[in-house]
Amino acid sequence: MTKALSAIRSVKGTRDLLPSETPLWQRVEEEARRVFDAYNFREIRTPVLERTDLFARSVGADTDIVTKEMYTFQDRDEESLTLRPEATASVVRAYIEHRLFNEGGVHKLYYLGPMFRRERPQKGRYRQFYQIGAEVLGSDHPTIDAEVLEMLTFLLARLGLREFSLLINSVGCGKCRPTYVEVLREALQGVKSQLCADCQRRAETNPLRVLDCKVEADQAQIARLPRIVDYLCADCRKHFDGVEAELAQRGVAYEINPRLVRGLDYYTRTTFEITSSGLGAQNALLGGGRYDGLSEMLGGPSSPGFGFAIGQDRLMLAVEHAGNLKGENSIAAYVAWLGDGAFRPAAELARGLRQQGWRVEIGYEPVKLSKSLSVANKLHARYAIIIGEGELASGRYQIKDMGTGRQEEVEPARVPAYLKEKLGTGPV
RNA sequence: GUGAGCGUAGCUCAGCUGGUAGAGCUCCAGACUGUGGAUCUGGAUGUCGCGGGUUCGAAUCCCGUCGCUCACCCCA
Repeated sequence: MTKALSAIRSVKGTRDLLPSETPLWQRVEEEARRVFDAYNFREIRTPVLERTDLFARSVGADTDIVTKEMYTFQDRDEESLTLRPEATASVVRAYIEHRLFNEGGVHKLYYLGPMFRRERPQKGRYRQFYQIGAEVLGSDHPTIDAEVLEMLTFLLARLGLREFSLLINSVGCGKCRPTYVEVLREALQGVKSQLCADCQRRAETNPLRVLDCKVEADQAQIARLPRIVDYLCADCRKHFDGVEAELAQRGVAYEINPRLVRGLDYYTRTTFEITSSGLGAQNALLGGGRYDGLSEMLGGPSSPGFGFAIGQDRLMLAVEHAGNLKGENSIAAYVAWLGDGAFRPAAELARGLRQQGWRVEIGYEPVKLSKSLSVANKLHARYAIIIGEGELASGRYQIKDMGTGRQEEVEPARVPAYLKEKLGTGPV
């Protein structure tokens, strides 16, 4: 690594997920797919690259994401393209572009993949980060909100996570939110001088953000500010009550947090977030909400939607912290052969096992048996299959259980059946 | 974009108020020429992030620079 030419390194905020960690990522992704599938969500894959305008119009031209965090460039034909900072806009774009709404009913879609935001990296935050998300398009019924939240808590439970809290709120709609913002702005004028410098600034630029302040000294004042849930219009009120009732029916534990404000412009009514401990300052594991006006903002028909995005990088931190789920890093068998005559039969055995789906490794060079077993041990092999002159002569291979150290003799043809019996139905 | 901390072996780090590098782990080999994980013995690897300055002498002090980390902002 230390040569005259400095080695090229990965781009700031991006990282390599090495084989030591990908098994756990795969486990988490499998679990998510399984749960989404059970709730009848179908996968959608959209491009990583989109027209810049898509995000300006959906996420909001004045948001931090659009004003300073996007990876945007001019394509050769001078079109402005952007590496997606999130996927909801893309999913809705695809929904409109392919006229999925004409099929009637509700569309339940999920996705997973990398997103890009040019922020300063820190714990749980990267410039290329991964999201697992889902969207329900075509209905504004509160049951949808509740069902998705139920699904999320189920998924987290499946991942062995216990310490998390579901926070929900309603941010109203285009009718009632402006009224609230005015009320809030006025209330802030009265107490502004007692708040932190950041909040004094936010009181002018983005009053809703004050609610999200984490400065301890400000909390007392913030707690006394007007709450948006008290200013909802009749329709929004009814919707929020419906969500609450459904959550209660389903036994989903939640907490109303009137200060939960999401940063993307397209949210309406229900917003939510699940936080977890052990994630550093970025304690939001996932977030989402309703976006009933997004389709129209993107030039589609009026079509309500509800969705969420899980920060997979943060989810992985939480899963590791909980320690209840682990990735598979063992192999079923290591074929240890010794003596030139043993290689051919050993390779044949390995080929047979592999083609039946067993994860198998075999040494490529003649080495001492102790070395082979040492390698088998390092690879976390469940069994070592020993093939040498004696075994070839007797027609029975030694199969050593690497956990107990016990050995049995097994005829070559019976090895697959032996592994199946010992390791269960499926290949490792 | 702002702030703070840190950059010494593959990894985790030690190296006091300057005298030109060490430990543990890992790795390799052997003890044990057909039996791993334990133990013991031996061995390998560093432009001490980079550049400059102070000094007889710098890993150590100073300046700059790059990188990483954490936090702010904001979000997943």
